[in-house]
Amino acid sequence: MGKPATQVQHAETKLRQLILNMNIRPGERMTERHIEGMLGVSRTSVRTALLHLVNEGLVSQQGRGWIVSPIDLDEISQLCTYRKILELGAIGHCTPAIIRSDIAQGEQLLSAAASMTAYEECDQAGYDFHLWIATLSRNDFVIQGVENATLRLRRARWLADDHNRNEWDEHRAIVAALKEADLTKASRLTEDFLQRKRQKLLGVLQEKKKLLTEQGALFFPV
Amino acid sequence: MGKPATQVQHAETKLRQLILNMNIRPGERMTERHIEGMLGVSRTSVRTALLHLVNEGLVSQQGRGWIVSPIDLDEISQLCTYRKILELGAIGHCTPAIIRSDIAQGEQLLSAAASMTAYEECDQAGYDFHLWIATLSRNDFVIQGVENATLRLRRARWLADDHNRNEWDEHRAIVAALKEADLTKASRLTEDFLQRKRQKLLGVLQEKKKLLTEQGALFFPV
DNA sequence: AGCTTTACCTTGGTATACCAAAAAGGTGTA
DNA sequence: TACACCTTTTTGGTATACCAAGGTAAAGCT
Repeated sequence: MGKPATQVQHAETKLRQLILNMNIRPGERMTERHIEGMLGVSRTSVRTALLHLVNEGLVSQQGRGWIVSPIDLDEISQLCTYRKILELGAIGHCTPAIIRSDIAQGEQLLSAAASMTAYEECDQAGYDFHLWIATLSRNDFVIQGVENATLRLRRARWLADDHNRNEWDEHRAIVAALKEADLTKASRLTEDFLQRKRQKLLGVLQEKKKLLTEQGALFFPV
Repeated sequence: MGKPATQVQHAETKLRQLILNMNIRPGERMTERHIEGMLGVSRTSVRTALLHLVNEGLVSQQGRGWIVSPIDLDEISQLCTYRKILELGAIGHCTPAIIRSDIAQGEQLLSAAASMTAYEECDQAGYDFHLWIATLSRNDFVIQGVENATLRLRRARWLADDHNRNEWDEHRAIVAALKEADLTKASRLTEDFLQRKRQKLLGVLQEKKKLLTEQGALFFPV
């Protein structure tokens, strides 16, 4: 595995893990010195790692002090829209040649997902699929945007216990439409899918909101 | 004016200025210690400022060492596409209520632009207009994306000497279409406009490429 | 001279030291 | 008890010190 070339990267990946696995809860306060002691990395490195995580949206600065970014329903809603715009844009901008060269990889993702069972695996596979769609655009900024949005949504998906094994039928339909070079159909299917997924995600979280809030102060709109 | 609350911000804005004004040329190498001496800010702060500018795309790291991001025609092309996707998405997602509340500001931007003359002013006004469109989405990520794309394109626009005073006629048409709540028309106009602008930008740069490269090593694909 | 080798110096990466501001805690008074 | 005032501690922000890797130039060998 890609071990850390630098101390900053080490601290960064370690912290990202801790945050995504909810070992440090959303909204929780962190101090540079505590992390320094915990990871055995100098405060300088911890600091720049934290700054990186701020760009990724996993960490926020409230006044003086670092907090794990809280789960914000409004932000989630915006992220879903953002991702939808990017993925639809990617589909809309891809050429027959691109589809021809990428379709095999897409089908491979589909078949690989069939045998998935653990949550981690499923989530990763979903991530890969959305990234695959983004890649159709051949646009680094679109890809990075989808990547970042998916990352930011990850904790929320986990909270909502968003397994969705049946979503792969829809994925299959999207790939099929792309294979037939029917971009309109692929766009519509993707839009419907993302719309449904968004509403389900927000719905479940809204429902669990009180419970989750009591349970660990998971929500606050800053 | 908002003077720097912190040394990092000071170094960051100063460096951004120097890069955007081409006082430090694209591709030029920078050392942390040189900047430290130049700005009178400690290397620690300079360093984190540089990291910020890396996320903005104005600075890159090549191996060991910092360089001002070179002007890359392929990157420019991708940025134009990215911006197009976002702005069209913004228009596609805005509601009549949003248009009603924002249209006045849009018209104000148009009338203010009429009396512009200096390049700086025109560029800023164009920036504001695109940002206004992005704001129609009420989506922070879309807005930030357009913001970042516009920033990254700024030096290229300057190199291409992209005054385009007549582009404001097209802007006016877009606002008019929005006012009539004709989103389809507004989308089409915006797409045409951005497409034309992209081709002109790339065309001019392609034409000047040899000249610019000799003149100051402005291009290299890393 | 041409090539290799070695000493030195520059550079980014990291750790530590220092500071001021803000927060926390305690103390005295009304 | 409640509140204001002061002391102490904690915290992020910044500067400096240190290090190892990479590059450069000078010296030495053939």
